[in-house]
Parts: sequence; C-alpha cells; structure tokens
Amino acid sequence: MKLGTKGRYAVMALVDLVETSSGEPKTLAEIATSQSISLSYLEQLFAKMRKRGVVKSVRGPGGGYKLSRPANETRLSDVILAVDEPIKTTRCSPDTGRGCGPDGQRCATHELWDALRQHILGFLAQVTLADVVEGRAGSIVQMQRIDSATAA
Amino acid sequence: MKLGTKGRYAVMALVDLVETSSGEPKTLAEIATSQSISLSYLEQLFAKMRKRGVVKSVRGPGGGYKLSRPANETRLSDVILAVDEPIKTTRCSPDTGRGCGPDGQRCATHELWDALRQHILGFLAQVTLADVVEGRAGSIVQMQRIDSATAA
DNA sequence: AAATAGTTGACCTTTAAGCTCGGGTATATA
DNA sequence: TATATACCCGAGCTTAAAGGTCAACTATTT
Repeated sequence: MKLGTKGRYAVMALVDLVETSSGEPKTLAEIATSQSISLSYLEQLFAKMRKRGVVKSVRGPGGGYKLSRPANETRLSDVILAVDEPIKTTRCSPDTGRGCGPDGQRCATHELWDALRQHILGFLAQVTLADVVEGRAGSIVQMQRIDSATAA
Repeated sequence: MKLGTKGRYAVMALVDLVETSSGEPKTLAEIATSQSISLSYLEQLFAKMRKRGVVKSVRGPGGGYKLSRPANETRLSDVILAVDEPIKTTRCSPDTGRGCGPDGQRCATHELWDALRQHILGFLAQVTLADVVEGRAGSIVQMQRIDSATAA
C-alpha cells in the first residue's frame, strides 16, 4: 500500500469525471483546471489507469477519457493499485538481509503486515466510486474480531 | 497512518521483549544486537513508547525496559500511534488551499480517507502483541460490506 | 566514585514522492 | 492532405521526509 497523493488525485479526478459525465468523453485539461492538478501529472495517472482497464481513452479532437465500467462497478482497490504501484511493507527477504533472521521469529511480524495490507485492500475492494460520489463511503464496511480467547 | 519502518521495528523489538521476558527488565543493547537495529534508533522508539505508556523503564545498572501491561492487553494501535506520529491523509483544509474547493465535492473524498484511516486503526486496535507472538495475527479480524444496494 | 543504562536533541544522509518538460503519435474535421 | 486537438511516453529535476548517527547529559545502583 502506498496511500500517497497519487491515489488521492486519481480518486478526485474520477469523482469529477463521474459527476460531470454526459456520455461524451471528458478531456484531462478540463479536469486539470477544475481540480487544479497539473495536466502532465494527470496524464501519468490516467495512463496507468488505462493500462489497468479502469478508464478508456478516445484520441483526437473531441476525445478524452471515460470510465471503462459504471461507477458502481469501479472498485477503489483497482484505482489505488493502478496508480500507487506495488507495495513494500517489509524489507526482509533478500533485501538487505537485515532484521528477519533465520530464527523463525521473523515471520511473526511478517505475517502481521501482510494481514494488514490484505485488510486495507479488502476495504478498498468493498468501496466503489459510486459510494464515494454519493457520500456513503464512510459507513459501508464493518469489522469485528473473530477470535474468542485473549481479547482484553 | 504512516506505516514506515518505525512501526515495524517497534513491533519487532516488543516481540523480542515478550519472547525473552523473565520479569527482569531487558536492556536496549540486547535487543539492538539480536534484532540488528541501531541502538540510538531503538532509544528514540522506546522513548516515544514510554511517553505513551506502552513500556516502562528502569534506570541504572540492571535496568532496562518492560511492558507496562501484559502482552495480550497491549494493542498494536498503541504501538503504532506512539512511534509513527500523527497522520496526514489529506492536504485539504487550510493547507495549500488546493484541491477541495468550496464546491462541496471536497468532502466526498475527504470522508473516504477518514473512513480508511479509521478502519486501519480499528484493525490495529483489535490485534495485540500476544496475537503477533503466537502467530495468530493474520486470522483474527473479519470484515464485510454492510450495505445492500449497488454492490456489484 | 564509578559504572551502568536511560534521556535528549541536534544533525547528517539517502530515498523516493511529487511534479515538470519536451517531444511524439493517433484521429477527427475541413 | 493539412492542421488542430488531445492522448502518449519517458527522462529528469527538486525537495521534504524518512531513516539513521553522534555526542553529551542525567539518573540510579553497587
């Protein structure tokens, strides 16, 4: 997970795209102006989203971008994974060789961060663009401890 | 949320502390060696955790650090919040003035990131140090979509 | 007093996030 | 076929912050 500005800008731009949708593709220049984001930066973000199939592009005059699928089928996890690159929660493994020894303890925390990452992705996969636009993003996902023992 | 190395190192160090616990306080120098983390860096982390009440220190010869409370009552959210400082999911509000106009659209995404942050914290609050040590951190928290409408 | 061990804060170093620039390629209209 | 529009792409700059070190100090025990 990254959760930098890229993900934020991408979602903001897509929200803008949904709200002003009219069937016709919308140009990045318009979005850049109304959201005050650099055009070049937007181009990078949309290029990535296009590769991931989140949006479609129409070239030439009158062209622009459209969502590939309806807003209520566009998951935020797709958006974030498209623009915010891989992930890197651990430096273990064949990285620096530091931390994480061969003593087995390594995997205890390793497993934890994996679980957290999965959890975040799970959340984002449950929320769609439509949820965000319609302001119900905050109250859609519920969470609870499964386990019985040792809960303080 | 931050989720940098600080949080990782802090948890690793505390796991080490729990696993080798014997009632007696443990010195940072020992942890530094066995986890191959810089001593000075550890000192910074533990100082923060002490201020937050996660650990207690004992000074002088024979001194060191101990957990303030049992491992199964030490929540990871306390640890992370102690070492990984504030949070900063949005640049809206009176920051740069960019993004987030007075057009109301601002709060749509704003609310989303808040929800995500809350969700992450919620997760970390459900998992204790004991969970990590005993390797059950991965399968403790469950999540589901509440809402009925519009789920794709 | 002497050794141990925590405490503090300034400061250096490196990475990568964030953003810009300049040139290219496709397509639609005239 | 010319021209304007708008997407496409990759190199590269800049800066904030994350990651980590150093040195000096204070408290406590033996």
